[in-house]
Amino acid sequence: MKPTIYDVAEKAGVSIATVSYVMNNQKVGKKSREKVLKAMEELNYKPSLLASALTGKRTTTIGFLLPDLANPFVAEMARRVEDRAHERGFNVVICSTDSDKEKEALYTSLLRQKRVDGFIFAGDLKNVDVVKELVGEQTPVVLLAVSHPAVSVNSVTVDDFTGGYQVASHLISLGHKRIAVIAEEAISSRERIRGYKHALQDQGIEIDEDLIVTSDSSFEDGERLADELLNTSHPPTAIFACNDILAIGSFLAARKKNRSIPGDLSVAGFDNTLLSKSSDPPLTIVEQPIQDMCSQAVDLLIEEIEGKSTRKQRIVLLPDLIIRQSTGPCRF
Amino acid sequence: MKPTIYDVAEKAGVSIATVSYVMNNQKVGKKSREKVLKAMEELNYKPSLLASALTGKRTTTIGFLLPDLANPFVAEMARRVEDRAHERGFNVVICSTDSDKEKEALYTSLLRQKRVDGFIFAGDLKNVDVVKELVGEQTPVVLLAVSHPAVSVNSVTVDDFTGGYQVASHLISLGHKRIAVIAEEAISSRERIRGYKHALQDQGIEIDEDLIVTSDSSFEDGERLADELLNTSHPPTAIFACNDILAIGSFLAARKKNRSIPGDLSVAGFDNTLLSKSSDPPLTIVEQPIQDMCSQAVDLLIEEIEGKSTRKQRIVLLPDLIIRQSTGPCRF
DNA sequence: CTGAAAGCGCTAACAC
DNA sequence: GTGTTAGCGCTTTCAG
Repeated sequence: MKPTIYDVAEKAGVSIATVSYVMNNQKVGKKSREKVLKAMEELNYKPSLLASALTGKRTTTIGFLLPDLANPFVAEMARRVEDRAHERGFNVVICSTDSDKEKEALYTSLLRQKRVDGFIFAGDLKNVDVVKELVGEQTPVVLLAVSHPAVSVNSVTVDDFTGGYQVASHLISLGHKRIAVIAEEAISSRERIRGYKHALQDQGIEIDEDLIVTSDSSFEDGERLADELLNTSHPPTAIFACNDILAIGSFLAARKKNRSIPGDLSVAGFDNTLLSKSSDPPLTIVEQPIQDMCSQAVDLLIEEIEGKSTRKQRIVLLPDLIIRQSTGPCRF
Repeated sequence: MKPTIYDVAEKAGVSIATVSYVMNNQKVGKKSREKVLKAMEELNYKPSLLASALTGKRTTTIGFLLPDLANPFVAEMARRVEDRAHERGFNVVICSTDSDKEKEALYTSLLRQKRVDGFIFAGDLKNVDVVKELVGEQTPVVLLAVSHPAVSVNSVTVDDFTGGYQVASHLISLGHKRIAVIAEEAISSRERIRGYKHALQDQGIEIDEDLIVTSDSSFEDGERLADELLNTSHPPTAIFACNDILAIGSFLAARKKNRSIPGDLSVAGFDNTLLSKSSDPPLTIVEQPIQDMCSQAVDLLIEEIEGKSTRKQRIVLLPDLIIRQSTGPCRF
């Protein structure tokens, strides 16, 4: 069997309390401390974090619920969250919810039974009640890259409205008037669309609701929707895709139709993942400061876990429009 | 405070043992069972998995160590592993090691203290001793998309040798003789290179070691190495990239030099991630059956955790060469 | 069938 | 300073 605190105590000729004290850096006589350290060393003793957590200490584990780890943008967030969490001594258990209410509830419940110290919900949130319940029971929660007016929790987001506004303005400045939007079924997209509409209005361009479509955020669906848009009698000259995957989907549709980008069609995306850097031409996008967002989210959560946090806050970072080669002057 | 088993017992007018029995589906009188169930319901009781694990039950958590979650191929594996694990009632804690010996050791140690039920190591393994130690202490382990002759553990891999052989043969059949390889610093790449060499030899083509280079597996490095290869006096007419990222890096290099693909340069990759489907032209690649590999890995691990497994096994799946448009006849 | 009681490994008063 | 001891919440003999 693995050595326990009793084994160490016995070997060191002290009581288990003393062993516990040295582990937790409490006042202990120099002699005793050394004996204990030596015994731990010799036995290759590793304290059980389970037992320790049972007595009221933290589990130093946080639950991270996200829509889909296979999505590159989400995966990158996960990596950043993980990094920051590790830096601060926490582990992360990741659960992909597929933006499904039941899964959100199920995984949250399970992780609570495992006594995770807190939760981060990223990218989307279908089941607000889950978060409300968590908050009601004083469980630390932070929302990342998504926020919700109905709950009072810490959140870190990018200003989606501004992002949408920036993209639309950029496209308008290039002379585009018929600008389509391929959105995802998520809260963030709604804000981006709002920004987009606002920009059009500011420039006195009429909004055509037929140009705004919603997808399930896959290459295939992006391609299909872009194709449909291009097949209409009065097709758009530019597409604003609400994430990189949908943008690339649009690329595929354009390619099949032999439309050149940005010659025949301008395409802009959102996120700035690997996909946007590797595409041909490179994608004009709104960049989300992933690293920054994730670090802040983790820090916020840990402050709350450690009870140091004062008041709830909503951190909104400003996105950057990065103009690359997928957008160009309107030729029509 | 959260309700405990005592609260339920009291409310139901039975002993905690009885409550425990109904939770574990043991024989309990119908009357008692109903009372207990009712009390649990009313209190919204959720048993602490911590306490339960402390008494010897599983934590139903597995540790998943991988090189880098931000890599699309790795992220997809993570998603598949997570899915399968959830299906089987397990949670997954993910740790990116950056293929670093220290991190591998550190995270493993930490997770053991948290009493995870088993480990999956994916994609790479720098610190074999870590695995050896785990095995020595009867901790269930499986290697995924990587294997190591020095340890006797369950593993699920794709036949890298065959994959390399397939790519090289395909390229040779198109008339290519100078075929470069951009490898990663990982065990799997070595096998792929072996397969590549074997194919060349079988066709009587001389091996030029200068055409085989190693990268750190980023776009930038792939681009840089491809660029260097193309700048030599006797450049390759085809590149075999050991993963999709490096293949796309090669695309970028070719694009900068205005070399068309596959006209001036054929490029083939490995993995079959989103990147290979979205590139222009779509990438010829060796497909790893990710889903299958991951399910089997999780199943193997859980069998071992549940003590049902018989003997250690090494599962080797055969890869498929998928010919798309990035490879074509040699014109030189 | 069900209850009493002894742990699981560690923490934290409370005494000495 | 250091030891004793009572839990943390649950499982599991062992009686009855």
